[in-house]
Amino acid sequence: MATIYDVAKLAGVSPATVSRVFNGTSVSADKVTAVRAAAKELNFTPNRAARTLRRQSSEVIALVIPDIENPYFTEMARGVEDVASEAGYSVVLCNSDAQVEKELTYLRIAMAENMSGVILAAASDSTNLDEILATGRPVVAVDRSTGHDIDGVVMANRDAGRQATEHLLKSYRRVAYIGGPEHIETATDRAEGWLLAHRAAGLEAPLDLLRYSSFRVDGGRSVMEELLALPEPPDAVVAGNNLIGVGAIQVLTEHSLTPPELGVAVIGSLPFTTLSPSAVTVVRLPARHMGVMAARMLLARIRGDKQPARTVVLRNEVQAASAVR
Amino acid sequence: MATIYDVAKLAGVSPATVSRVFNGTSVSADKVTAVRAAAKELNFTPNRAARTLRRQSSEVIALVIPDIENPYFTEMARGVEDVASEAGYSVVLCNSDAQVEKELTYLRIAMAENMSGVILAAASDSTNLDEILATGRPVVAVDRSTGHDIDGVVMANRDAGRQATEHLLKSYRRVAYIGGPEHIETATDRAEGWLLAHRAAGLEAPLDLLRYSSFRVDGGRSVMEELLALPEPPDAVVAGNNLIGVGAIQVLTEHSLTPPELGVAVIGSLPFTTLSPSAVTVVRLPARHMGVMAARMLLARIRGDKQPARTVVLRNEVQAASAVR
DNA sequence: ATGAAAGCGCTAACAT
DNA sequence: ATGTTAGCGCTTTCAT
Repeated sequence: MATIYDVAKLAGVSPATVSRVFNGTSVSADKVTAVRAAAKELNFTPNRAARTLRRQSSEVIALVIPDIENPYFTEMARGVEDVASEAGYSVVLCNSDAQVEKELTYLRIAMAENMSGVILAAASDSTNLDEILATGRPVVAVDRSTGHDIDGVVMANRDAGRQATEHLLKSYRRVAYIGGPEHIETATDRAEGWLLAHRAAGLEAPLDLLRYSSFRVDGGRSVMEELLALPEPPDAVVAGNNLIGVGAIQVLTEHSLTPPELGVAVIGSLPFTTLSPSAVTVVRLPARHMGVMAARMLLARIRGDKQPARTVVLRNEVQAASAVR
Repeated sequence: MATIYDVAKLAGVSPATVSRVFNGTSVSADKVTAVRAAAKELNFTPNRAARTLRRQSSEVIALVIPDIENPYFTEMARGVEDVASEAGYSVVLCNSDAQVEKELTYLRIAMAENMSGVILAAASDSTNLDEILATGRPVVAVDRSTGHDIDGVVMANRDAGRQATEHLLKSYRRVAYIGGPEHIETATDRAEGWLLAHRAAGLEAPLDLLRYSSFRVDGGRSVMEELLALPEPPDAVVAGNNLIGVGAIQVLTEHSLTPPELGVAVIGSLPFTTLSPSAVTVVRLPARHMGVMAARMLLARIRGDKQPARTVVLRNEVQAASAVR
């Protein structure tokens, strides 16, 4: 691989001039063309490791998410990527697998690689960011807030839970809730919405039907099985995220209770669904938009924005089932 | 961020010794402990940019895929990641969006960052790897082969197409094929399987039902609509990949032709399906395994393996629908 | 086994 | 506007 010295020699200028050409500082027109020609001939690309070492920062941002196989997060990643690459930044996708240790490893890598910043969908409420924040690198929280005073983009989780539940309460009487892990805010907030919807309707929430599991298909499956085995099973269910929804609907199909036979509302879009849209109520979450906002906030911080930390709350869009039992 | 010099000073040794401790070369036991203690106290992590610059290679591999929102590729990514991180390598996921230019950008970044190697699911048959191969960096092809003499992991695409079609021909008479773009080998190979299955059954393949589109949900949707609008529509369809399958089934559902009313076989697993497994024939593709194999081959090359290039062909597993019309 | 010192390729003072 | 030069933090010869 050619270096800046090779290019300089071929173009008959100093290495510094070559560097200037590639960094947009003032160089006379003729030298610019000479350098560009030489660079092209040698197939020169600036060595990023050297640049990063010198500048103490690289044009790379890390996006750390808990589940790369969840379409919700990949959609978010697309939003981040579009904004970042527009601004000349690359995005490194890191999969923490919902484990705090793996997450910490990736945060350390981000530091050690001098990445410019991090967008983090935290694995847990207790994620510790002291180390990375001490380096002065900006971190933006997405989807879930952290215990730290940093920028964040979340959505109206309580509302989402409430809207989903309200729709079901119009046509059903025993509405269950299957959420993610209890140590994750999005799970508990959405559950609160379920509670509030009952209260607002003047009903007592059936607390025996409030369940926490994992934000995954198998979580939805096992809890749905449990609920159906109850002496007094629910006649409808709110799924706390897209994958739980998939698992719950799978089990219902196996029991010949395909929605709307048993009512289903899902918080999050059903990825690649083959169901009729009229059968299930879906609270669409602005995943892509969330990624876009987070990337914008992070880039602003990288450019030196010093405002106090802000949290943006995005709204959801309900797509109600028309069919009922 | 602490440097090797800070640690050296605190531990009362030279910077070289600190480096040795972190690289596993011979250092006396007492100094090792002193260095480790100092490193821990200062929260030291070796600066990767510096290490990379010096070593001319980083412990990072790039995985370039055409669609990060396709669960097939994220499953593959998990396989790659598991093997790589086991060996101390990080994986950078790059989304080429099926565009050759974006792909080239990422390949250039991989070179400029001195990454150790690349695993590539090429955006097109015509992807040019001359530049990166000239740097001596190993590249392994996955899912799709390239025109270059490099290692590869693919699956038995022709067989997959053939198996899917054979199953449908047992119960249906006019079997269509919806494939991906014609310039991608996996699409044409699977279509060939469709042809062969007809021939093997002593039938003439209905060439008016052979269609190429994109490997995406909307591709499956639009072609399925076209097929249904035909004067003599098909009574069954082979979907060339998972997303095409989703799109086709969506359209069928909307037309009240839910499988097995119209027969469906999908090459690839249906992601997050809520359908009964008995309704659709699925040719399961070994996505994760493919990622695992590719990562192993790449790591071997990175470690200096000089064998001639090999291509591994993985077999598929058919999960036949039991229900028919 | 350990230390001294050079250098990976680049950028940013500083000098001209 | 352009060249000279120091140095980012690390690894790795070469001495000892």
